[in-house]
Amino acid sequence: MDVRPDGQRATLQDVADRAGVSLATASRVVNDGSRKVGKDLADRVNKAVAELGYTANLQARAVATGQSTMIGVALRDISDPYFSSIAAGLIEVADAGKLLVCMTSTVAHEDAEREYVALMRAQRARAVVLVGSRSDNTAARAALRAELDAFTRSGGRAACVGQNLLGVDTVLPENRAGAEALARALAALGHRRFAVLAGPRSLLTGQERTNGFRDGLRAWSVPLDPARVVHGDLSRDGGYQAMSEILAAGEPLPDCVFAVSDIMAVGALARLRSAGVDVPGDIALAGFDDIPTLRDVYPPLTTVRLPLRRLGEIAARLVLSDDAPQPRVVPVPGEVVLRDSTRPRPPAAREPEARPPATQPPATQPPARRPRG
Amino acid sequence: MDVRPDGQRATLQDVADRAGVSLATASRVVNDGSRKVGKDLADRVNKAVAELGYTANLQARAVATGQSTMIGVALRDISDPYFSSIAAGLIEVADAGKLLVCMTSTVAHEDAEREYVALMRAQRARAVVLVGSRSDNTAARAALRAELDAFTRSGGRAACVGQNLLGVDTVLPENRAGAEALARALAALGHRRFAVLAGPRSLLTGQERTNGFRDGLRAWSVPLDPARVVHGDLSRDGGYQAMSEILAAGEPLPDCVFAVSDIMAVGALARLRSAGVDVPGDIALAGFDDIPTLRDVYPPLTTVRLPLRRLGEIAARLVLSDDAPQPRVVPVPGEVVLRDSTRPRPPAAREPEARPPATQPPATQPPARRPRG
DNA sequence: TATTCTCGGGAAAGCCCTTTCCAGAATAAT
DNA sequence: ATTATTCTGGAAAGGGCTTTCCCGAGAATA
Repeated sequence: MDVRPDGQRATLQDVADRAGVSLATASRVVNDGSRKVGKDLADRVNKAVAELGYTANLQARAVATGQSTMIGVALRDISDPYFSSIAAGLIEVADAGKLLVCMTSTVAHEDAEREYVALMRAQRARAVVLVGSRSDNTAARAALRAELDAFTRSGGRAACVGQNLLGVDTVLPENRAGAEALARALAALGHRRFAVLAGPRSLLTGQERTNGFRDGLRAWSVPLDPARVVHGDLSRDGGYQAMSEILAAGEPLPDCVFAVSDIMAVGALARLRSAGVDVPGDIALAGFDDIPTLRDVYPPLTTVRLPLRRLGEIAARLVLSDDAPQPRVVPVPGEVVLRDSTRPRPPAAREPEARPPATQPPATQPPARRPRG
Repeated sequence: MDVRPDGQRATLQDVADRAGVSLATASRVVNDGSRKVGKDLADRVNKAVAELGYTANLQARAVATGQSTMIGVALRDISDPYFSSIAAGLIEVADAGKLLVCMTSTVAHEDAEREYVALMRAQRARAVVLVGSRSDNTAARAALRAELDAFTRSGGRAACVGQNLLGVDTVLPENRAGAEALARALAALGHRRFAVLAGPRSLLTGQERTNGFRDGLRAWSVPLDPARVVHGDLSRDGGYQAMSEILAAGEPLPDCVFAVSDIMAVGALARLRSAGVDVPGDIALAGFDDIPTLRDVYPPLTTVRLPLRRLGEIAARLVLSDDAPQPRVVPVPGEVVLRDSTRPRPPAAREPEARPPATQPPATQPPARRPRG
């Protein structure tokens, strides 16, 4: 194979020469299907291909045909299990469709997503998928929208996982509804004094989850003290730090802490443990996402399960289906999963004014289950 | 922008036409640097570029120049934090070098890696990185080597993270030495009866870690009962399952269980917990990798820390440096991290024949530290 | 037998760029 | 003033592929 004297890669012309056929014929054999080629000539071409170790140059093919097989994926942080799970779903579907997935981590700066879309436009990528919460930086968002617009206008497909703010196909995790259901479930367990570890101030996902949680409490007429909503990085250390602030605020401690992501919840758990506060004995703790890798932390974490792989799969499918040029939105509900980190609060400890919601009976809550004992 | 009547993407010829210059001049302006162009003409070209929203077709450029900016990465399972951490390191370095990272998950079948390398060859990728343990399927390995050979022979660079068996640049996590050091440390803590959750039978990383562990024990003249080495999938469920087998084998339980990966260890921990076996009270448990996401499991897991991000960074740098065409090997040591999951075994419980190694004093062990209190 | 169809093959135009080569102008050196 | 040296710009030849268009030969139809 690859017997060209100059050590260079064999070209289709080499194949054609060696087989004694024209370039056109060689091409037709290699892309078999486009048009028929006589058996004997085809055999000669295949022989030449094998002998030269020829592989078609996909870049050149893409230039010639004007269509690419690349799909670009930008996510905030590939090492975060939330994103890597979504990426896994995306890759699976894309691989099945014989597409090439290009990936970047946009941790760096706000503009990274826009730059990546521009790069994908230059690469003539078939599609681009943006994964992760939007921020409330509207200027950056406008720039991103413009870039996505240019991308789609030149024939590319675009989708995002997160908020529906970019004018493209969107997979929409129901952060607000999930957090609301969680709040109701926690209130139903008897918890009354809550704190929220809310993620970065500018990130919409954190805002949605916080607001949804507040709404859920409101249904039970349980207030959420704004002073007990502390912001922090959406990471283990962010959760640790935010929990520290709650502890530093002094007595009385909340009954229950809601961290807007499991990762933060784990950081909070570590902080509580180091302070000698027992979970769930002294304080209940809940997260969001149901990160698979964290299903075995102790105590098992109450959370809102999102089908992360599916988010990626859906996004990939949206972007690969060639129908429906107009932006579609696919909401994906979360499911409250009650585990041991939020045991029912013993009635003795409850405050007198606790009462179930009047307007909306608890029966409207999404089903809550306790998997894995 | 993009004002071409047919809605198609603007081409460099369009730019040249609109600016009233030749294609060559337009090209020179766009790739500024190759050759000087008069100020006025350059301005006209830039104006046309802006008006048309022109973006160079990178595929065509790659065909013309014969060099690509793509680097392919194949890893077993992107949703596994071990791999996603490595991927993060890779992406960071590649992004800094303005390279496009294409990624795939090769969970599916043994041949997936080979196919991906072939695909990268077809794409004329600049480099390819294979991340993950080799298996002992030598036939598949030979095929993979042949494909890598074809890839490098046609000018691509290749590297792998794992075993040095592919004849390409290799980042070599010191599985054996790490496991050996871990075994010594555990023996020094007083443990004598060990079990190993060894991962899939065919995966070399699991084999190396198991063998290294056995060696370490041998230094303390502690035997490892082959019946207590059970194989299982390199996953949470695999660890759970394997631990079940150990428990099913009946009394006496081992003092200490070594799972060849943290993920398996967590599964084992869940199994022990559900059986009412206390860790570390009744049994000690250790893992390998020191997955960041699992640093906060309870009890904190003794493990061998690998600098996962760095593995990816090193691999990326190997593949991007243009010197040294011959395959290089970069060994990366692990560091034993003793945490609470393996408390010292109380002397009362120790068996009489316990004794420190005669030939190699424990002082030769790598430094063991307990971070995070 | 004459006429129309396939059918298999090649020449060549195209895809969108880069880069070499060449020509003319402007500047420098003698 | 003449030659030699830059500079600038354009024409055109690539790069490696697909695909249209055309042509001759054999098959099918009348």
